[in-house]
Amino acid sequence: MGIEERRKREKEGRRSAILKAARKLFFEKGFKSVTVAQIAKKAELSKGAVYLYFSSKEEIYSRILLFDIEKFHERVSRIVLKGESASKMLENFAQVYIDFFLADRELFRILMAYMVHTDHNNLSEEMNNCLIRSTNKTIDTIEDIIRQGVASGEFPPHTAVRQSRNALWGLLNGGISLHLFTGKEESREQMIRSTIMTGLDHYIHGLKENRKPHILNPATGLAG
Amino acid sequence: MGIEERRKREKEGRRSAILKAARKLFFEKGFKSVTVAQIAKKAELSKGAVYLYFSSKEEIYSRILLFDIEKFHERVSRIVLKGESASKMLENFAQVYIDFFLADRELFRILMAYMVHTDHNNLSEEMNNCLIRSTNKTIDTIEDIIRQGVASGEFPPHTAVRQSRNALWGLLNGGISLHLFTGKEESREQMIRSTIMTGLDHYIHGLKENRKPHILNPATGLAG
DNA sequence: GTCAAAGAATGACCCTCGGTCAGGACATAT
DNA sequence: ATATGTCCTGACCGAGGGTCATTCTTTGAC
Repeated sequence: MGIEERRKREKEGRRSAILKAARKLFFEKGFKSVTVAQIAKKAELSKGAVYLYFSSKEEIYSRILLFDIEKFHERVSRIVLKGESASKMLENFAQVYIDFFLADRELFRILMAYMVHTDHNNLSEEMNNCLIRSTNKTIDTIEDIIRQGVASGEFPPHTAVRQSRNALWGLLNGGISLHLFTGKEESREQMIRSTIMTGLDHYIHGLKENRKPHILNPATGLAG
Repeated sequence: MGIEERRKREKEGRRSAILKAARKLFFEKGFKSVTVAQIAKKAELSKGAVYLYFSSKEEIYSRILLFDIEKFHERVSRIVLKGESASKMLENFAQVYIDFFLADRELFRILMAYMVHTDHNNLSEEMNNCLIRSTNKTIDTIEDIIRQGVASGEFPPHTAVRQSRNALWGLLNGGISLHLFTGKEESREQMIRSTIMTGLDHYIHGLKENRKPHILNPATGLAG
């Protein structure tokens, strides 16, 4: 019976080799610039073999992203929920978020690009849904924390959970994406951290102060 | 002398025809799915002719985006600066931003994708810079408004202009990008508007309340 | 009207690259 | 030794971006 197991191990090994090679190349040169032949060569396989393990170039890419997102969620769930208050948890969450993506700008850029992209022609419905669901976990976590805050009385009972969640998510992502468009210098990192944490602080302060969400006049689209 | 001018006009006409055809196709099917042959056909030209007017498929795309960004800035500068206070101007700005991009989700998605993308292989340095500069105008506008607020005493003198600018930009973009990942229903639009306007309100409130920006401890990365 | 020069447009062609598949190499089983 | 898998290979295909020799059109001098 050892033979079959060895085979399985070897197969898994090849799979990993492909992913490892692909990851390096993708993060170095971007999706489009990397050819499957290059991936194959780096993994010491033929092009055909790559297609024994993955059904398309895009699938390889997606698997890598999925892996990283999961890694992120794992880290979040380990750290975030130790806060003694909802505010503290949000702060922790932001901290983890920032740490994670500042450590790997490229990953954030890629995830963002992926989410925003429309051309997922070669990706199975299932794989696509998987990625979407995984991405949404981030948003759901924020929502959970806010809900806890409302439940514990830290945030007012009429808090607009969805809206707050959305705004905070925007704050986080916006802050980090800004990092992409400015220089790479170390000093920027402090700026980004500070931007997001200040924004968060302002927002939470607003929440606690019981400021009602804007209700917009549907006719004019203006607050009123 | 009329001949040369007529030629110029005709050339300009062809150019426009290509852009118009390309715009329709790109927004319908996405960058990758559209072929240059399709653009040529729709513009009633041969493929070769398209390359007389543009140097690459990517350049066509970029021209279209550039045009739209400029249109956006025009609208912003016309409306935003009529606010009687910095807060009001920020609100106006957000309103224009939301209107513009909710009216054309696809445009926002495309711009975002473009900014985040790394594979601009076929684009001239100059064209790329042009797009970056144009995109940055949005951020600069926010900064201007905040500066005015500080100058007029509406915001406290030690306001961290860059940070606030970044956070607000993040809030705006994050809010709208969220819209991309949720459904298309009308009702969502109100949600997005409300999310952003509330976030803005909270943030401005925080600003006015004189809350100092977080200074982060470089060692721990935590506020302190 | 004729014709040469300039300008504009064409589409056959080239090349790269994602993806396929007939066939080979090697291990295992009998 | 032979049969049966399993795994891998690389020549091949088709799609699509980009090129360029050729052809068509316009123009203005004679």
